[in-house]
Amino acid sequence: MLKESSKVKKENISKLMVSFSDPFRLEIIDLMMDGEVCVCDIMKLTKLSQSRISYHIKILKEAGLISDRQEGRWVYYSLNKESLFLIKEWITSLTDYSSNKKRCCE
Amino acid sequence: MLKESSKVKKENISKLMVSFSDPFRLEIIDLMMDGEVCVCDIMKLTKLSQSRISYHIKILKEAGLISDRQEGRWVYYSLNKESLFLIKEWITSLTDYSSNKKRCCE
DNA sequence: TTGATGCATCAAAATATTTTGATGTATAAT
DNA sequence: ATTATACATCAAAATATTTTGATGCATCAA
Repeated sequence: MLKESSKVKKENISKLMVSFSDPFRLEIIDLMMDGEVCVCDIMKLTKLSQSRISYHIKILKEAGLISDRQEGRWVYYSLNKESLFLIKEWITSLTDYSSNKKRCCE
Repeated sequence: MLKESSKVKKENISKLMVSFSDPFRLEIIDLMMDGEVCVCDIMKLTKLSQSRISYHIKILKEAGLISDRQEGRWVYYSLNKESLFLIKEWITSLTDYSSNKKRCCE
């Protein structure tokens, strides 16, 4: 039960980490620090092509890192704070380890 | 000056994120939660081949996520807490944005 | 000094991700 | 109705990452 839920969490983390692993996605994420942006904003600010941006947006969305909101012809994207907290929690759990040195291979 | 140092930081973050982006590396990282491990430990615990593990270890090391310590024939690897804090800081900076909605494309 | 162990490194093959350019769909303006 | 805008999606090509199996290099034990 507990193990099951932690497995789900791990897969979430994995997808989130992959979504962070491209420099252009990091750029896009950075743009979202100040609030919502649409694809056309990103185009102007990064000089990436439209389909290329859509591709990266899709990865971010499927990882659960960003949310979208349509308004007429525009789609506004913004960071999903819950996901960011999830990652922070996971990283915190890594730093919490007890640094007791173990003997190797026994 | 400030901009320069934040650029360096961004590249660090980028490499760290890439190092997190593989499921087998996440597994290896997880094993290091409880302290130091050597390649032979990882081999036993994950059933990955030796060279495969060495490859992933190299990525983690070059990203600055792990440190190594040789002792005789064994090399012990452990998580680098500083890097973990760096990531946490960066993610925190993302969640700190003011969610004021902007008009698009103007 | 010979042989075994623990790990790194390498080149080739396998696989995955990213980019590009074209096309599609919905909304909105004329 | 027609046209333009904002964005998504697709297949093919380009590129990057990962895996494999072989080989190399220390360290250690016999």
